[in-house]
Amino acid sequence: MTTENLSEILEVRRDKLKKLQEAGKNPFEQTSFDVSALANEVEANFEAYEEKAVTMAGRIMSKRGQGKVGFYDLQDSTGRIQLFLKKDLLPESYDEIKTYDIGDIVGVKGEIFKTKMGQISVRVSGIVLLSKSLQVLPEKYHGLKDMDLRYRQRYVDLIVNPEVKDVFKKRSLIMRKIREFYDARGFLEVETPVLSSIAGGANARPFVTHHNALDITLFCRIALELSLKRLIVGGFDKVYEMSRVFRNEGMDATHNPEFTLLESYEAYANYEDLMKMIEELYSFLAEEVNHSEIVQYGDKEISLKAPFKKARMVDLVKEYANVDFDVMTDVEEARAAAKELHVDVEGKDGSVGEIMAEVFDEYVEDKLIQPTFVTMHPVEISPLAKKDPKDPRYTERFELFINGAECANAFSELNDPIDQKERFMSQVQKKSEGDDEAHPYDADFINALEVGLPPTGGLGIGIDRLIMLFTNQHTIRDVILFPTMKPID
RNA sequence: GCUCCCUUAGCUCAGUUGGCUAGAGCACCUGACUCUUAAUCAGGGUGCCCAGGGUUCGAGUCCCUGAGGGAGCACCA
Repeated sequence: MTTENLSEILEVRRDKLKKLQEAGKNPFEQTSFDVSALANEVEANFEAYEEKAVTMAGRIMSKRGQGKVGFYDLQDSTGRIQLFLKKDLLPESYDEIKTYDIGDIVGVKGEIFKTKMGQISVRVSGIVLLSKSLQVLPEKYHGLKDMDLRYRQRYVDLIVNPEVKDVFKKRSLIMRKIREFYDARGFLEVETPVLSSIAGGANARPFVTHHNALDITLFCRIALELSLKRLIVGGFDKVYEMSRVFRNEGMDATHNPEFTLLESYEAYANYEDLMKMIEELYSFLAEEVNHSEIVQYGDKEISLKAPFKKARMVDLVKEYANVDFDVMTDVEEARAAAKELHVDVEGKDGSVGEIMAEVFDEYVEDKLIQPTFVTMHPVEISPLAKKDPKDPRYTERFELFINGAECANAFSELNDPIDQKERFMSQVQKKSEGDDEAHPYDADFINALEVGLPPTGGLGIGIDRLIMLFTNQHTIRDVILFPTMKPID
């Protein structure tokens, strides 16, 4: 053991461990323990368990009594149960048991019963220390509040703040249900590369890394899009992937550098089919996860009842900002309109569509509380979407907004290789003008489109934000087990 | 990247206009207690006041710089 400078409270624990080890009872030598019952099952089915012998294991969370009878709370993966420890029943080990600390992991055998006060308990006839805790757990009453510590030591957070565990159980359930939804519709779940030499499919700065053997730069993916569309070209007509992507950008309550993205692609479907599918997905999740069409989010009630509201972006801008970009053909006119609205478009290169999108962000986005499909995005900000045949300024695209935040993005996929090539070129132009989030040119993707992509509808959903909505959490860090943190030192 | 706020015991927090040896509850240690449950009773503070400078007779407190975190803004979906 190193000569650490430990506070007295920690020294005490190490001394206890040392004494156990000297007595030949090293708690870290235990390799297994047979568990026959879980805390919440016993609580839910007390009559069935009453006076039955059980073995249980978990962490000591509190201690009461101590004379010749003690009450310890044991916490296992499902909940807590009280241990009833009586010297008469444990004549050999009672004095040693008294030295066990909050945080220690023990295995017990005994029978289930109710104390005089009616508390369901295990009348312990045997106990073994399975692991000694050398750290002190946070206080039982206030728990662990310090956000920094909660994220850095999530394991402690999970031990002492049980509601945190519930969020992540629900996260798991939601992801399982999403897979169930897609599987039932005949979609194939696939895995595509995280590392590639071109990070495309979205406008974002990628993380850069290096492959030693090949001596090449590789990027962590920022989207799943281009790989999945290649699979549609290859003849998988319905594919989805729900996995991690990485974007080298700022962090805040709704952005973590790595997050989970769901994308799905369906051949022979267009963006209107996708709206229907997203409505069905949200309804399905609301039912399966929360058993209600109404989601309570903070002080807002959000109805996930289909159909969702639909509106063209240009119409929403007209409604909320009182400017009709639909009739504008001149960039300067659009720029002047934006200036009037105090929307900063300086430095943005000009197109009516881009300026309208800026105004949309400023004036409309946070007003869309109830689920709203915003449709017909300008072609300039949608380099992978098919143009609306009736009005080529816009695309067959929509974003779903809930509670003022983008929850899904979908479009009829651009499958014209000539058009795609032109749009890539215009992105390359932007990149050369200093926009380091412009989409890179992907020659092989053009080749794939030349081979032939059927008419396809594709959608993306940020899973972490979806989970925030369904679990009523207000920062993305609370739905990610280990959010990105700056290292100390 | 910018602005504001936070950082004191293992945890949750007090700490006055700068003043003597740094405070509470939980946890912990010693002792009592054979049905407790925020157990109780008696005794005991166990501390790099985030770090480094500075002002001062004297700094947890005031000033500067830095670190980490939070909120907002910017950027971003």
